[in-house]
Amino acid sequence: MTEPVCVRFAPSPTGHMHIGSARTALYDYLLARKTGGRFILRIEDTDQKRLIPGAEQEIIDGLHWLGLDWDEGPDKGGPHGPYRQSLAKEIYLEHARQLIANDRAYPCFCTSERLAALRESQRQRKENPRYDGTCRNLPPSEAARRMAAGETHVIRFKTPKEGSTAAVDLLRGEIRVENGTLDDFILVKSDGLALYHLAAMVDDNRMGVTHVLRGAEWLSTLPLHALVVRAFGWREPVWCHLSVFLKPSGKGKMSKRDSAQTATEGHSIFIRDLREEGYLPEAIVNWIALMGASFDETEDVFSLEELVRRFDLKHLNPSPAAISYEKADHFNGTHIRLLSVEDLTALLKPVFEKAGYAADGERLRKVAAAVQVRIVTLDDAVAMGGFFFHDEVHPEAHDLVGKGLTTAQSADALRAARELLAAEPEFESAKDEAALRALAERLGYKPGVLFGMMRAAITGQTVSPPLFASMEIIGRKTYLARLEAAEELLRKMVG
RNA sequence: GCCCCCGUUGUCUAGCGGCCCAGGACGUGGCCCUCUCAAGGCCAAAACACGAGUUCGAAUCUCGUCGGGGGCACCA
Repeated sequence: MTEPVCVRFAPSPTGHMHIGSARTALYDYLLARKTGGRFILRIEDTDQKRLIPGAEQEIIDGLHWLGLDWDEGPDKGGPHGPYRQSLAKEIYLEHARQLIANDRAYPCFCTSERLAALRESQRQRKENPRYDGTCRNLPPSEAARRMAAGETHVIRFKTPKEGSTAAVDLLRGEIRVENGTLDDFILVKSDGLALYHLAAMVDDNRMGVTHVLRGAEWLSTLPLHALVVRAFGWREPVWCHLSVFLKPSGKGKMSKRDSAQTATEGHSIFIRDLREEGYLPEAIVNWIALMGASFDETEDVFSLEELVRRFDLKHLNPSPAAISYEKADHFNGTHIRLLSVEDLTALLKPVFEKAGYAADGERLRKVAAAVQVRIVTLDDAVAMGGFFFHDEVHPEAHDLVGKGLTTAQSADALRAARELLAAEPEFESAKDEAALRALAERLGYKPGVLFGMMRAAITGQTVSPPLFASMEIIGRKTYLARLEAAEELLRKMVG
């Protein structure tokens, strides 16, 4: 059995929570629960300019919706606070000072204008944009004097110029880079707030994080982070970089802009949209868990509990994965079918209400059962079963005309069916289906042709739950009325 | 441009030197079931990027090539 780990999910509240970060959080959760370890939620809000109001709450809501919970976080406290980086400014500053004292970092007084100009000229000379080291070798006394004088400055890491740095990624093995290609990256901004490179390392250490799960876009900065951790003399966490999610086309990383486009095309990468569209949290969990991983040779439908049982970082795949909405739909349909009718009924109630239908208990239960195997999202239930709650239905005239029949013949058939049903008490499919089939035969039509006309008349749709089950649900009075209305419509057309 | 990573069917993947003329799933096509649509069942097409090695033997190891992706901010 594995040792208990400590993991953290550390999103920055700068936008909607998407499936990429949801998957990172999921894996954090699975690893923590699997090993009996700790799962921390930490908000990385050091970039005050990019903050979006409400984003933090959306993250918390999204995680809860997915069924994930954590042991420590800004909302529930814990022994390692603060869990919001904007509140830990002093802590980072102290660590930065410590690095300066040890000659592993230095204050840099260059203005961002100068740096921008520097980058520009480097680009024109086709050189790699990099800090030129102007302040790197300032005499310590001068640096201290200028800092004390309150001169605006950032703090940079003193990256070694010789040799190479290697760090181990769990999924890929050793990642090694020449130190000469590394920059003297900034640790603390001129406003005194730390950047990710410092803040995350400090927090991971003070929170006792043993395993860092993060997106593969961090892979190229891994050596930097290893250097920072080592400069402090801390033990390194296990680094595990998760594969990036690619657009469905497989061309390029899923970005905010693309997501806006896919949203207009009916699919979104944002958790709250998926929720709004009628996706089940267990389906989304199942879907994202399997993007870039596999937990069984032949099975692929798993509950959260089952995922906890099976989870192992060894099952993760390092290569980029194109997201597939077809698969999301498949999992959603599968999980809807896995629901008990009671649970589906409860889930469908607000969906019908949102569509303007007052869906009552027993009737809704029957509708849920009728609709269960033929919806992909909860919202589909409205299109499939809305007619159960309408007062009237408005079928297309041409759908009321049986295949190969004239309008008059169709009206006659509808009347015959209505009269047959009117002679009976409440509809019983076992008995009345046979009668209707006999009627079709007597009329010389295939049963399906008659049923098709009746379906259009009663449901107003060409696609619906089974006709007879629908009739039982909707009731004698209603189906007789709709049959009659349909017949009238056809008579009017005949003239 | 520089640095890093990845490379099994259209897509997500299993595979970690012989069990593989490559398994599962989505999607696609066909059949069955059937009052429509689904669901379900059965079947089919579909892949080891390429080239050199290493080895008795390679999808599995090495190198190169070619593809793809990521990163190069006082963002995370």
